[in-house]
Amino acid sequence: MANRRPTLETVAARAGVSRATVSRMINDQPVAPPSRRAVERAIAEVGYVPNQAARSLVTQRTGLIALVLPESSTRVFSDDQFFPRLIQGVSQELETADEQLVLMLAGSAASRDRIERSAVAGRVDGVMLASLHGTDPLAVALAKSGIPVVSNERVLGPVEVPSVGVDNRGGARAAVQQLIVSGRRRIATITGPSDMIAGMDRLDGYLDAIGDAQEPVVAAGDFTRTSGEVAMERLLSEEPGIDAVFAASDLMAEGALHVLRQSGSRVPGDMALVGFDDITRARYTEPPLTTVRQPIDGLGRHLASQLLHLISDGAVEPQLTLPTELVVRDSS
Amino acid sequence: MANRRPTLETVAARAGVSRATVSRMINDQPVAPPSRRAVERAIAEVGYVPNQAARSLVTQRTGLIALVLPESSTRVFSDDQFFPRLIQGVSQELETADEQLVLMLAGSAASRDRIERSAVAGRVDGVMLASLHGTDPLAVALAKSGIPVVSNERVLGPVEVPSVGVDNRGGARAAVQQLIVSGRRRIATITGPSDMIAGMDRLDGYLDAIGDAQEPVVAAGDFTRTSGEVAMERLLSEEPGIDAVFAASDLMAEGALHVLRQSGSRVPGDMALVGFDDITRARYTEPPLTTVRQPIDGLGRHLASQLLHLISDGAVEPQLTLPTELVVRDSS
DNA sequence: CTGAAAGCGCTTACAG
DNA sequence: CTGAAAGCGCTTACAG
Repeated sequence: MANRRPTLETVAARAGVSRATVSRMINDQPVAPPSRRAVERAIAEVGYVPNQAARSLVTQRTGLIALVLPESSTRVFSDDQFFPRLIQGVSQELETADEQLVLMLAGSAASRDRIERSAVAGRVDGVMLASLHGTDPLAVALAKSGIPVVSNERVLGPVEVPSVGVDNRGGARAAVQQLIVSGRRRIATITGPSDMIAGMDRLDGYLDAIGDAQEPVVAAGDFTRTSGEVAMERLLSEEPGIDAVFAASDLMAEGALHVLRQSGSRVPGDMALVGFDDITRARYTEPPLTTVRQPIDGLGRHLASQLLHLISDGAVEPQLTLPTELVVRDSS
Repeated sequence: MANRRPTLETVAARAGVSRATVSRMINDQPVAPPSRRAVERAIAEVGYVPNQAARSLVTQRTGLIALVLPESSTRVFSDDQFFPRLIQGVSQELETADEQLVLMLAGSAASRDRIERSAVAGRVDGVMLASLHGTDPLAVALAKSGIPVVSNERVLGPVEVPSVGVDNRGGARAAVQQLIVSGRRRIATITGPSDMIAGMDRLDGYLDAIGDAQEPVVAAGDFTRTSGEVAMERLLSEEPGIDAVFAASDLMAEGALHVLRQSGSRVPGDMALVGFDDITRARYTEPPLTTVRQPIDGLGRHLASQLLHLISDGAVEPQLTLPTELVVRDSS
């Protein structure tokens, strides 16, 4: 067929109108019905699709949104499905806005550099940051560059970045309270990474709930299954008095459960166990795991919608917190 | 600072050279040392980053590669980590080529339409297809449009699409042969979806291995854990004579294991069990699962590199098959 | 509602 | 090695 893709010019000539008229049609601006019909027909006949680069050049919009993930993050490629679910939510929202998703993994220093350049080069209309650790220099640099940025957690550092998070603290508090109400006397926690908001807030929720009732018993983890195993082993040997554990992720709870089974502890008889996330497998463990459900796809959707608002209006909630929900199963 | 981003013009003026010279520098073409120094300095001083849209408009290259995933695919958002690992591999390869990844989920008819238009509109330089089912019209349409396309599985339909796959058949064959060698007499299989290459090939591998030694015993599954449970229940009630099961995915093997435990069957004593994938959890099941490892990140890397070749050279292997490897643990 | 024209920010023969 | 100039394919005031 045609050797090169048809342009606006092709369509205009064929329809007997100017390029401006065709352009207006494509952009849903008013066009007289007769011209409209002629143009529609010409478009269909030649199979015209507007060239995005040319459009972007004049509109300064690319129709592209970046999702930046620190590849090193334990969560990104872990078993908890955080990453795919987040993407699912984000995609759903971007779909309605006809924006497309560019995935950028910020693993190495080189890739972080590349991401920063891309963003500054106007390659994308905005950036979503997810699961950052500590005070991330990339987050700071992007925020300072003036490109619209949102984050799934409060950004630590000398910048103001709108964030959409889940109620980590409230969820953790509810989990531990349920343990207290059901009669547990000495409750330990296995924490997430101390440099992540999710890790910090879930620990704070634990501390909120136990209050002065007991001394806090804290074992450090990093959200992974292995870290849950190690922490549980430590708790068993160093804190023989505990009768309940709140693990800040389901993966860690799974690891803890494994260790408990090995050691002959009965769950929930000898030891109650609560996780956080409500991953698919939580209902399949033995016994099924009590946990705190967080709306990851909702997080993705809100993250995207906040960013889209920021891009078009410029106005947006500085901080949005989505509710979490305690799901009681058999492990507590 | 500056109100608008600096352009080539800005840099050229500041360095006292023409725009062409600056452009050549950016594109690594020869430039006399004195000019070079002046330009480098000007770039640094104004913080110049080339505008990608303008570049794309003239070069007809976007630096963007699409990864298209049918959202409905059981594998995309399943627990087997296929999706994140594939992306990891793809990203790694694209990184070296300085291309960026656009993720397109082909869930609805609308999104498929959008994907096709995007590709045709030259929004991306090429497309990777993953985990398609049956004869996918989108795959066919993309291939026909002339845009470079590769797929992670052989594409069924009236088009020629270069593919990069794993040796599903050989892996399945090896798994079943090991069962035979270890003395199992009546081996069943739980299959993947019959409209996916991975499902079809693993079944063929099973059939290869049992040959005429026994009647095939086949229970249909769709790679998910639940389908593995259902299939195992059916096998237990309808095929009491079996002493081994080859499940075409680890998730299905996990489901089967669960059912076996419930029913009091001992693994591997009463029933040997082999999976496929070697997901992280395979080594944590009770007993640890014998399985066939497939190199998912390698798949991603090769998929990307094949596409990059196709885009630049136009030449590429029509079909690449990566080896799989039997990992013997305790379940068989 | 419509068209002529300028301009978005680059790259690339072409001539020197 | 370098510059002047054309051109990539759109959108958008501007004037009518």
